Amino acid sequence: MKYIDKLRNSGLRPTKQRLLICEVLFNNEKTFHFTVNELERKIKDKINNKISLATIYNTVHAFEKKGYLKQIPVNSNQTYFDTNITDHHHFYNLKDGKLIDLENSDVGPINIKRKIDGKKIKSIEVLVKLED
Amino acid sequence: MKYIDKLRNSGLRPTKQRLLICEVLFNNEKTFHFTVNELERKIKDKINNKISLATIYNTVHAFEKKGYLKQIPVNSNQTYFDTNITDHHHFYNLKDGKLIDLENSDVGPINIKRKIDGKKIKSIEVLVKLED
DNA sequence: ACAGCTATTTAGAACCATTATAAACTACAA
DNA sequence: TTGTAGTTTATAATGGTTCTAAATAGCTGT
Repeated sequence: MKYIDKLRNSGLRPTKQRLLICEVLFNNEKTFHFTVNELERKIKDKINNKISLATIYNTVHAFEKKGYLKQIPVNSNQTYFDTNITDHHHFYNLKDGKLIDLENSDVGPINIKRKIDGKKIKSIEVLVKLED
Repeated sequence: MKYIDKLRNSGLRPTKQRLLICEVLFNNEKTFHFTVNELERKIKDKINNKISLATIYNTVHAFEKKGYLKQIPVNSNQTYFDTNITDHHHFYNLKDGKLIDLENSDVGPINIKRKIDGKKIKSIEVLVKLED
């Protein structure tokens, strides 16, 4: 199966639940943004027997740690995740809380001129807030 | 008094509580980042009689709406605010969750090439995550 | 200064996303 | 097949934030 090796190679056992979540998250034409609640709904739509909410949280966090998902830095009462793990940025529509991908090429190179001793840059994320 | 007019001009009544919170937030050499919990502690340190947590939340949100504070887009279980309301960005130290200001001049101009119909850009915020 | 009105404060309850718990289950190596 | 460590699960607990409704305080007109 498509995702069994991916999981095994990450040291994650390919359980039924994880494989199903992989299907929902990664077997799509396009990447997308989601909250855990939205993901839970998607999973319920896909199957009849449900996956425990705790498992969904565990899996999402495991996948994030392995780099298969990214958290999006936005102030919201819920945490937003992104299946697009390439370097990119986001529009954030303040009116409805929706996120839109901004390709790196739409932003141009960002040059951080200041350095912090003993630290290295892990990521640079731009959030562009939109209003009417 | 220093902050009475500021509040009145914003349509906010200059109550004892709001004036005290102004002192704590705005009467400093340097701007700073804070969570509501940290602000509550600062207020307690400053006076003996306490301000209700609900009032602190109300006030922080009122100040944010008026543009006297900014929320910082970071994924954390608490909301971070900034008394520095100029255009600027942040380093985010993943190890300890601390934020460091990045002046606009340290980042250089950011040119968002893509437009969204009917929307205008309210702010552009860059978060630079740091690791060891 | 006072009355009356509305904004504000307050303690505590409610809310709700997330995390912890601990028992049942399962993948997998030996 | 069997032991064991990893995983799932329902449910409880946690904790930041918001809500509620009653008490209080600022403000305007008289």
